[in-house]
Amino acid sequence: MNANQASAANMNGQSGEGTAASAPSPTFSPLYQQIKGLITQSLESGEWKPGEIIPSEVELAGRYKVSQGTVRKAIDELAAENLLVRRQGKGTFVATHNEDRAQFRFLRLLADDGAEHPHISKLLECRRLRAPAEIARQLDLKPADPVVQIKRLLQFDSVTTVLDEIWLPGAMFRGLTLERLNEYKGPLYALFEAEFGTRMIRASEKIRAVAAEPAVAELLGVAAGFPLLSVERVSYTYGDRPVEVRRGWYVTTGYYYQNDLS
Amino acid sequence: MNANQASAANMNGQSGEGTAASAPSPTFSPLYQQIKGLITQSLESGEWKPGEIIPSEVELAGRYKVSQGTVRKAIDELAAENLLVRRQGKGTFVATHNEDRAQFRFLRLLADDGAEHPHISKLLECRRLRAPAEIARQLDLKPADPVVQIKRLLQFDSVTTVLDEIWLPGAMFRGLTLERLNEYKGPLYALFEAEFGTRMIRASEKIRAVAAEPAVAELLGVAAGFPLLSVERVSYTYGDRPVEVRRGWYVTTGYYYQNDLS
DNA sequence: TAGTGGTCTAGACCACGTG
DNA sequence: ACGTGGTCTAGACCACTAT
Repeated sequence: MNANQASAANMNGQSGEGTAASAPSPTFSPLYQQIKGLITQSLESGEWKPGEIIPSEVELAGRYKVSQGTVRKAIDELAAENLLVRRQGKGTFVATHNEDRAQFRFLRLLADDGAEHPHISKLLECRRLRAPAEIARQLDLKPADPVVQIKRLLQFDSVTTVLDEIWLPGAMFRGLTLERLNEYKGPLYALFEAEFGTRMIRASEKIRAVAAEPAVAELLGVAAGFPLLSVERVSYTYGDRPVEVRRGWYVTTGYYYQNDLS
Repeated sequence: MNANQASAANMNGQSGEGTAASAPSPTFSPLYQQIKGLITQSLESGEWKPGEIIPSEVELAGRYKVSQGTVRKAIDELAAENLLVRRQGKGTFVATHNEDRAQFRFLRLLADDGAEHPHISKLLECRRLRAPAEIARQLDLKPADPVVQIKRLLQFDSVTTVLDEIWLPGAMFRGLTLERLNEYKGPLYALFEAEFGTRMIRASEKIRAVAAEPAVAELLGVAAGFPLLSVERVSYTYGDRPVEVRRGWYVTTGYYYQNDLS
């Protein structure tokens, strides 16, 4: 579907032989960046859905009227950004939150021995309300716009370890109910991606150590005042649009937050 | 210096026309990976020192007897790993811990308003002792091998915010004294790099929330039991050899640890 | 003007996965 | 055997920096 969105290419004069002309464009954008943009559009529009294969490099090169090498460089960057996944001999696929390591990418909690333990989610509530000022600001909404609030606990080895408080734009997540959440097995982000077409691309976290407030302490089964890791995350989708605010409290006895500086 | 370390290249048969022969090598390593290895060797051996310019791509291509494109791909990866820095029109340079953003790369503490504030270091002590078992294990030393231990405080806006306890291999850091540390202005890693030829390439951190122990609390000017961010870092140099263990306690009131998941 | 990194192309061959 | 991504080459031209 969608016959011809091709060839917004070759806007800067350099084609191998001599297309000549075209001013040295004061705002220079490499061809492969333009191709990258076109591919991103197709991802965002849903032309290629998560888990699906995208056209081969030669096919895309034909569609965009550029060389394979140029398409290649565009895909290289998108793969580095975790939007695409290359598989030699098979093809290039749209990334998914269902992949093995995608889980750990957004929840970097490891046991003291360094092992990555599985966890289960206990949903506490899911309700719709008007966005508090701070949440509205972070989600780039107007104050009092509708939002969905989810509360849940995560248990590692049957030990309650994480309390999450999640806010989502109400308009983008219609029909999201506690039942719906309970039915679904697997990562939240996989559900968001599959059911609401919203894919988290990147996230930014602010991490602090805080004393557990009574309400939080009780849910986590620790004493009030117990030191907790406070993780405030804002997640972004295509176009760097914020679509989730998540406030987490982690009990870091027996588990730690793993971070690699590279 | 060092005339001919060239052309460990072309071990796999693919040269454009027809060099023929050479078995489909069961252990296949791309040419550009081999070049990357050779460049890394030159960095490690000190042939090109931090801050210096390395030979141009065409020059390296000539030295290694490969095409410029192959050298280019090798350098691309090294630049992505922060070992090299490319500057269009000027050349490619060996990365340094003195660059503007290099600081934030290893100390991601921001003020509540998101601003990156400067800090000053107050050195408490620097002594040599035998490695405790745990430190020896992490530094890949034998138990009771000599190590250097440094303690220091970091103040942000005149507020004591961080206590660091640093362990280094004694053999690698001879002549490192409190005086030496006090003389030096700037990041520790810059000193290590300039004075001891040890460059930190990457680091891995384990982050927890802990209650301040009395001794730590006093140094940081908080009450005992106050929630602190515990950051246990192991830093690695070339060849993924561990060369520093750093245990930090951060007061996260007014400041937070910034982390980006991408 | 000359040199460096950055982009783009076209074509060849290799390694991997599937028929 | 075929198609896909992965590597390598050679050559052209562009953008930036210095002289």
